[in-house]
Amino acid sequence: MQSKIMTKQTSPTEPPRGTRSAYVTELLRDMITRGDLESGSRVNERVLVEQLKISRTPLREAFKILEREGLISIQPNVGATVVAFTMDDVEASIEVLIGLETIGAERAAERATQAEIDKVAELHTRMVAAFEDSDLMSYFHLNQEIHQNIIDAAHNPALSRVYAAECARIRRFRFAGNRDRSRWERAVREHEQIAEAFARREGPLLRELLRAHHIAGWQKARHALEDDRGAEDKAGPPS
Amino acid sequence: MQSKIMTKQTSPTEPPRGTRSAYVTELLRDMITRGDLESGSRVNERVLVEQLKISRTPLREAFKILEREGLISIQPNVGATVVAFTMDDVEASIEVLIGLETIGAERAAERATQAEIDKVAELHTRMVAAFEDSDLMSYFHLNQEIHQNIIDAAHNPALSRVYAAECARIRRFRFAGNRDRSRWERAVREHEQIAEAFARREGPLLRELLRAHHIAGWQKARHALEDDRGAEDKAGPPS
DNA sequence: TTCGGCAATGTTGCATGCAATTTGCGTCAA
DNA sequence: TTGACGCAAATTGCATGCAACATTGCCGAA
Repeated sequence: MQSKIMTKQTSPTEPPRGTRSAYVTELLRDMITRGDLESGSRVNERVLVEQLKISRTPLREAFKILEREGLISIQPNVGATVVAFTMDDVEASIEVLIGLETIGAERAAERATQAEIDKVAELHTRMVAAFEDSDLMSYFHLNQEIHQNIIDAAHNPALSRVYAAECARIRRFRFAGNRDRSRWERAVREHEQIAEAFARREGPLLRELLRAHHIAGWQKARHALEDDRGAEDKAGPPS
Repeated sequence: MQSKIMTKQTSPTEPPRGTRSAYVTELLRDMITRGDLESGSRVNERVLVEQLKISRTPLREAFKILEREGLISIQPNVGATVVAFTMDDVEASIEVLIGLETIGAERAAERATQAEIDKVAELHTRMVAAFEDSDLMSYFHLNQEIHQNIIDAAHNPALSRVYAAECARIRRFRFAGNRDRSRWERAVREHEQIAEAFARREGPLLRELLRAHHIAGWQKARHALEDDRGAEDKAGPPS
């Protein structure tokens, strides 16, 4: 348990920069995304206070934030639990993300600055490099960054905000998409087209490419996750 | 100031049902929506603690929640301010709402149960009654409820959640839309069509009606708000 | 007069203690 | 054996005190 947290820390002696509250919020978010805190499991204040070496006040503030983000659920006088997503919940979120990108893509094609287009092109180049290095972690982050950058190019702060929040909610379920090489290769090709359509400001095309990309990606991820879940059920008894 | 809060309370002796934290969150949200806390103004903890008769802990938790909702902004070690929206910010939010309803409308037309359709029809009837009574407040709430109910009929929890959150953010700017009677009448007619399209499950039509409805409503509201803002600037010196 | 530094005041961030509520367990009766 | 009841332990909700930080106003030097 302790070791899992230690692996997260960038330096052995953790420097809680900023407020404790913001620090612990981010830490918990990562712990949930990484699976250190399991879906559906209770989150005990005392345990976390001891692990993270902070007092209950900032921790409880973090709980409230994460509850609003949809990552945990708080029952008054009972406690917090990590929200357990069904596959349908994730699919619902992806449907929302697709909808948001649908608005975003057309606006971005209209309103993006050249600098923003160049930025996405650069991220894409780096992402391809990560792919060729088989660096899944870097690939994943660059992938997310590309999508967010396209959305941001729509110059709609509300859109950027909502999109980022919804991405964060389901981040933990999106690693599974590119586990087999063939899907991964296809995803890279799709991104190639996406980057080109964005560079050419072809809004409707960009929109449809993004939609297709998400649907294909999710289909793979869903199957992978369902296999995982099946394997888990066989491996350990349900608690 | 005190009096404004008193008008909000449903009973003279406030019964903070549930946790203090949830109670004060809702109270602050209402205070912001109603304009009791002005856009851009600092929000002092001590003042609110004395007004609301609660301690700083639940108040600060409420701040964190409202910050995540996008209603206030917290600068560490400085304090909280009510987020000041520009007209462009509101327009950006509405663009997002339109996008969300675009997804929602088609899904709702496919997936709605008869009970959900009946519910919207009933709300619509009540809304028309409120219109005929010139009960702007009831009208406004029923209006919101209709839109949310249509979205909910899409049976997509993520969508319902995001939509509700985004509505709450800009609620305070949407009163202004139906102030002149002609626009109000037109809005009711538009809602008539919307309710019919929903009842007939005509997804694409519903989608376009909703889009047109929002755009027309916002155009009016924007002008009304700009007039207000102009009047304010003349009335009082900018602080 | 204006600008920089400094003290005084006010405000926020956090830790901790206490009260209220829930949960777990043991006992007893049916 | 099962179910209900009641007490104890654990856990959460909240209030409050203290420390850290920011802001304001004042004073002196240029």
